This record gives sequence, C-alpha cells and structure tokens, in this order.
Amino acid sequence: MSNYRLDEQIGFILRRVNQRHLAIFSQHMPELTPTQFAALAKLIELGEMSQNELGRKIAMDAATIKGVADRLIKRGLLNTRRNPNDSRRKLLCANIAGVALYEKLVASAERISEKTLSPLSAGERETFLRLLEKLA
Amino acid sequence: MSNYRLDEQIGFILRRVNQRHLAIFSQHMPELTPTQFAALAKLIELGEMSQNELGRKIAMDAATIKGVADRLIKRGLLNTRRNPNDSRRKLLCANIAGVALYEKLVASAERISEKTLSPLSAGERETFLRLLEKLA
DNA sequence: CAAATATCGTTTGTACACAAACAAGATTGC
DNA sequence: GCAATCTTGTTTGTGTACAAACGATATTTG
Repeated sequence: MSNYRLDEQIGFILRRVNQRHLAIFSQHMPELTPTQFAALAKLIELGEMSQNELGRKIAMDAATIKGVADRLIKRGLLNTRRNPNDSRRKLLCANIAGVALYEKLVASAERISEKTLSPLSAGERETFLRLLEKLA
Repeated sequence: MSNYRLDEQIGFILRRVNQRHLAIFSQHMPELTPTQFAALAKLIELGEMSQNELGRKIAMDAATIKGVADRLIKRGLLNTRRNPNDSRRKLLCANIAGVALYEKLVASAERISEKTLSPLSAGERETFLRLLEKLA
C-alpha cells in the first residue's frame, strides 16, 4: 500500500511545464527551435568558439550540439573554419544572416519568457526563478 | 543593443533542471524511463483504459504514447485487448509482471523526487511546487 | 438512412537528448 | 622522444516529442 501520486511528482510537473513553454516558444518563434536559438544567442554573446565548447556553454553533449550546429550551418546562419593551432577543432561563428536573424528574434524571446511566467505575479516570478536555479 | 541574457531565461533553466532530474532518474531507476514509469503508474492507478486515453491522462500525444505503450508491451508489462463496444480502441492493462515491477520501483520513484528537490528546504519545496504547478 | 464529421490508432518526418564506440589529432609523463 | 592518455568531432542506436496525413470505425446531422 503506497500513497505515491504521479501528478504531484516534480518530474511529472516539470515535463508539463516544459511542454507548455515549448508550445509558447514555437508559437512566437517558428523560425528556430529553443535549442537552435540558444546556440545562436550564446555564439553571438561570446563570439567564435569550437563546436564542443559551445555545447558545454549551453549544456548540450557532443552528439546533440553537432545536430544543432549542422542545422544552423545548413540554414546559412553560421560560418565554420578549422582552428589552425588545433586541426581537430571546428570553429563556429554567427555570420551576417545569423546576427540579423538573432536581432530580429530577441524581442520574441523576451516575450516568450514573459508569457511562460505570466501565471505568476512579479514577486512569485522572482521567488520561482531563484528556487528553480537552485535545482539546475 | 539588447540586454537579453540566455542563462537567466526560464526556458533555458527549465531545460537544465530537467536534465539534472533525468540524470537522477536513470541512476535510481535504470529499468524504466520516466515516461514509461508514468504510463505504468497511471495505468495501475486508474485501471484498464484505451491507449489514447492513457496518453491524455499523462500529457502524451497519440504518436508518443504509441511508442511508449509498444515498449511496455514488448517488455511484457502490459496486456492488450480490443474494446468490444468500439473496435477502434486498444485497451491497455498492466499485467502481473507490470504490477510487480511497479511495486518494486515505487520506492525508487519517491527517492528520485526527494533527491531532485534536495537543494531546497522543506518550506522552499512547498513554495516551489505550488508555483511550478501554476505554470503547467 | 446517408452524408458529413469526429475519433482511434498508425505511420512518416523532423528535432532534441544521451550512451557508447571510434578515428584523428593533441598532451602528458617518463 | 615516444608511449599512454585525453580531447574533438563523428556515427549509431534508443527513446521521447510533436506535426501532419492516413485508413478504419463511430457518431452526428440533415
């Protein structure tokens, strides 16, 4: 006899919250997925870096960042070159089209965060984000 | 000029929290994935029901629940039969092996939730879960 | 009753996400 | 300086997740 209730478990609720966020995201930014936008944003924030390094900055393993980078390259948003000091490294850099798209989409990204948090008051948002960060 | 900071956005943090939770989950319950356990748990909680109905109860669309159910069936944890009143419906039911596995794993599921929330105090956990639920 | 509509389960295609294994190229330690 | 080790990027395999389209079966409606 157990009183385990699936619907009250953090993992289950987390999954549903993420689903809602993803739905809001694709509604407001159909051009890119959340991971693609994250990769592009971080690359613009920090400048040219290698593929795996970018993955580490945004918590994607080597296999995942490869797929994401490949799609951004195929879309013509990134340029690549080999690192002359370490020929294994594939350096990634947002090109003009990438920067332009990012600048066009930042406003949407802000609205997405706002809308995801919209069920909470200003005070609740602060509390929530502070606690959420502790669980990362 | 924008002050958008990826690392402070709810979607980005949510993704990292989910990653941490998934890592804890697979460590404590290598036998099943979170979604598989959710499907099994809900089926045992509510009893026999159709595949899509189960999907709705745990927020999985038709294509997703099909894959999850197929794997549970293949693992020998569920039985299926056709609904005689509606021949489209595929009724799912946890069998003896499914119930036994569930009962063996519930304790782990509880520890997983506990460990995921472990960075928070008792009071913080309550606050956090209350706010998280509002965002689902 | 027959036609329009809805639902059920399935399939295909795209996109993460991670594990495991691999080759090529750097680094380290002796 | 060279052998053991590590890192970088790649590939394969499994498992969500969702959109879109489909055939089969139910239900609703004119």
